[in-house]
Amino acid sequence: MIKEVGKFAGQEVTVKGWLYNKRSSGKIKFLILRDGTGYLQCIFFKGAVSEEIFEIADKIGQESALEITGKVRAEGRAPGGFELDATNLKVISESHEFPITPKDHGIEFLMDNRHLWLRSNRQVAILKIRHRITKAIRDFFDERDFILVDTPILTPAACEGTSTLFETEYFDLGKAYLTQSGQLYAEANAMALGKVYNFGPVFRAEKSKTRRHLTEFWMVEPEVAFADLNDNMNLAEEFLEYIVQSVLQDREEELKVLGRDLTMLKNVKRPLPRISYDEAVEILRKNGIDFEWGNDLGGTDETIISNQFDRPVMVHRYPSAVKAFYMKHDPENDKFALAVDVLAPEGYGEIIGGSQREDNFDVLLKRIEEHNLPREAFEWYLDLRKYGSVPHSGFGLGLERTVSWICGLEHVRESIPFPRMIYRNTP
RNA sequence: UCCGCGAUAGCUCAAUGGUGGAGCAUUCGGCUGUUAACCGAAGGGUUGCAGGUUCGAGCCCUGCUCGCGGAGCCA
Repeated sequence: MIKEVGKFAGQEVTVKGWLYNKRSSGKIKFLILRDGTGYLQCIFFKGAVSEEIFEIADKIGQESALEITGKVRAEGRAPGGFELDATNLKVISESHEFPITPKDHGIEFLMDNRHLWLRSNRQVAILKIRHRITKAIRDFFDERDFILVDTPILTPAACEGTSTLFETEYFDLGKAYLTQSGQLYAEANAMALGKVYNFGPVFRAEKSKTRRHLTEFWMVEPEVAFADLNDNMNLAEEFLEYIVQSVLQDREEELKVLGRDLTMLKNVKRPLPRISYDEAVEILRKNGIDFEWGNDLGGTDETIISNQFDRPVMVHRYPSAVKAFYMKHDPENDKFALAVDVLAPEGYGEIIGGSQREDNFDVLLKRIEEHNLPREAFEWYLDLRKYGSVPHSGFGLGLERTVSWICGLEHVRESIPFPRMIYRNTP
């Protein structure tokens, strides 16, 4: 692997990879090889290699698959600090006229060639950070005795009854829908296991066309029995700190490739500021926004609020009218739901949405009726309130928005290898 | 769904209503330390599609298609 090449200084090694870029100056050629772990400049001097190999090194195109043998040498001028004095070159397979050149390209072209664009150093850096975030998510919950539960992707009815879902035929049973959240099923699992999380793809058929939306994205949803809203917020802030600090520790080089300013990320330490919806409305009005009490916060509202803080901010106790049916109302004021959203700094918006769930059978049944949801579809969910109901809470974190925020991306489409968007489902 | 902007060489972009160009990529030549290398040369075009105005349309008008940015909805 190229990232380990420094351990072999002075020795002859053979490296396999793809030709990232090539420069030449008469009798000397510089071939930059990449293998996914790093980049290695390989030097071909005329005379040091055979005429035949020198000729091949001259002809091969960008992204040709190569096997290069040579001696590792520390070299300050080379990116990475080491380079290879090549003695041999084997072409595994040739590549000609690779579409993505080192020069500028437009977004349409890059998205059409997403399968090839992934090879660029920027995309490689993003994918590595995405992986580190995924690993941090799993480590965090695993270390705290949460059990990973996998919830169904095909569901018989809308989970929350709010968003538009993708629909499909399900044999003789009628319509089925792609899940928008595993939460309801996670609640059932939490009643079995205490502390659980699910982590998988979810689907939204809304015709959202913004830099923050995908139709298919990944969400992690912890659910905890015997936990109230406050416990939920404690968990959320510890979770975010863990994720961000893990990435800072292990992926600083990749963040540098992306040109990410790290100051805001370094601030992500407990405690995170907590404000109520009422306080959020006050902030908006102080900033000259004519905000009507009772509305949900829009994208620009979220940016204004998050700009008041140097780290993510938790907004809790939203008007129950704008939130989902399963959220417990505040016993001190029925107008509010015991909900919490976490807004990322720098305008990245809502990355976490959570709540304490309604645990009373009669109240939940009333909510289902008020929202005109079919009771039959929720009988099993109501059962959870019938057989040993307990206060419980959880939240969902959108992976792509988190990746975008940590990486400082302009658009979520770069945060996942093959984004699915309203006007694009290829490649 | 609504508002705004755009579509010219493989890619990124120029071109006053009057003979469509440049850089990169490709091919050929030059250069023994390049950093998106550089220098010289060559090939490369139904200007998104359909119609209209005009002596003449890449440019003006209408419709369509596709894309981009934003709003709403949401994570």
